[in-house]
Amino acid sequence: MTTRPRASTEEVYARVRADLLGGVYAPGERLKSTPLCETYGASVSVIRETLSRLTEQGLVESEPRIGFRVRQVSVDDLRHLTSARIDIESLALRYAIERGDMTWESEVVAAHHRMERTPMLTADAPPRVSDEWEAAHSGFHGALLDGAQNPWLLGIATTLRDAGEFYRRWSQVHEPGRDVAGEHREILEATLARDADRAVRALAQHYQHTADILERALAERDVAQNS
Amino acid sequence: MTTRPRASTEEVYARVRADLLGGVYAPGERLKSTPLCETYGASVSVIRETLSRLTEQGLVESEPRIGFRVRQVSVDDLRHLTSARIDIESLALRYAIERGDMTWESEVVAAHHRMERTPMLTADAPPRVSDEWEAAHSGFHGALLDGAQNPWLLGIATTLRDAGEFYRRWSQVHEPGRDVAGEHREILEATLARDADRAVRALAQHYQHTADILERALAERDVAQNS
DNA sequence: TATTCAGAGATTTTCGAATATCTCTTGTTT
DNA sequence: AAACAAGAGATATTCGAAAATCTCTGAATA
Repeated sequence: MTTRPRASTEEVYARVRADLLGGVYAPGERLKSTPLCETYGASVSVIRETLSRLTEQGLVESEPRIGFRVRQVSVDDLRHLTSARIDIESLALRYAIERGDMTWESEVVAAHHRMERTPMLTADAPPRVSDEWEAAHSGFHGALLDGAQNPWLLGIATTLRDAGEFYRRWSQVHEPGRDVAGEHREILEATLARDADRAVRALAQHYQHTADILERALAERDVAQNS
Repeated sequence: MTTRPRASTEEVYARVRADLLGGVYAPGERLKSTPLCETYGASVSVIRETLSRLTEQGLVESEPRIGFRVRQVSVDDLRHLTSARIDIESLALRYAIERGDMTWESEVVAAHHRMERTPMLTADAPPRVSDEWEAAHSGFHGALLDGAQNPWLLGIATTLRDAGEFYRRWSQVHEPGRDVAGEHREILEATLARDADRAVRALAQHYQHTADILERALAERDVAQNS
């Protein structure tokens, strides 16, 4: 959100994407070019190109001649997304476990360690999930799949992860009783043991659990909005 | 490749994409803005936005400050693509068979019929695979998956199909002995019988068969180029 | 001879103004 | 009162020129 003069498309793209994933813009919110130009210190063509690319990724929606808006969220969409994500990440994880070398293993362990050592919640009241932890979390799941070595599969997984992160960030929910660290540890152990079935089961449960919580939050919000 | 004045981004995008899939541009070929502006009768910003979007889809590659070029092809990439495609389309086909309704069934049958009734080869010498058949073929495979009803999955499948079509179009190979129609019929029958395992097996074999042929053509071309 | 450097030309990238389109308000007609 | 039409303002879209950057050539230097 910092305002700087002169910015290349690549940079603006990265910043808008980060802001989108960081929950700066609400789902469905219109993304008008003029304000965005000022915010990111770029001209209309740069903003337009950025939004085009993000549309292709599904983070932004475009109605030609009307404008761009942040992707809408809905329970249905979340279900579809979760299903696709579990299916595809499971595939990738299986390949990774089958083919991943030692470098990959080390990266996974390192990413896990980084996540464990990053405090999940901020000191704010009410506490929010910290940006650092979100990044480390994303990094861990990315590292898990990297062993699959199929750029197509990894690209797809990244797109889906981004969309998922958007849901997660937007509904800053936190389930007190949940043992997230334990879930991650289980995935890590099964992966290192090269036990694909167990790892995939743990991964699927992890995502499904998150999705269930998000779905509940989403339903509540819908009820609140309609009243 | 038709030259018309005044074109909206959406239209230019569709035309460039079609030309890319239609084999008008060679893999690795540079896509310079000035010639493209003239070809499509649009200004540089429109072209740029189009290429950006296609880059996001993997049909075009971009090196910032250097330019855009048509996606490179390689045996390795083809293998990755084929693997991802088989895995993901299999998933989608299973969902479609599980959940598809009668409308879906009818669409599948209709698309198959359309493909069967379209002549595969042109009257040229040497005969080429006709554009109409390619479109019908793509339509059939698309119809198969549509029953899955998961927009995320379908979007991904489309992206991968586009990339595959690019390979297919570019290396206009035709295996005389191959019974493509039979392969399609097998997929269709298994699908209508709601026999997921059999349908998925047939689909995977179909794609693998195509990929093997393409790979051979690609390897030959590489040898020819390096001499 | 190999390497470096300068500069011309080609190309990409960015910009902001000009144009086209949409949206909402207000007034008119039925 | 309802439906429609006109117009003002907001906004998206397109354009082509200006600026930044890259690439290639050929001469100067070690």
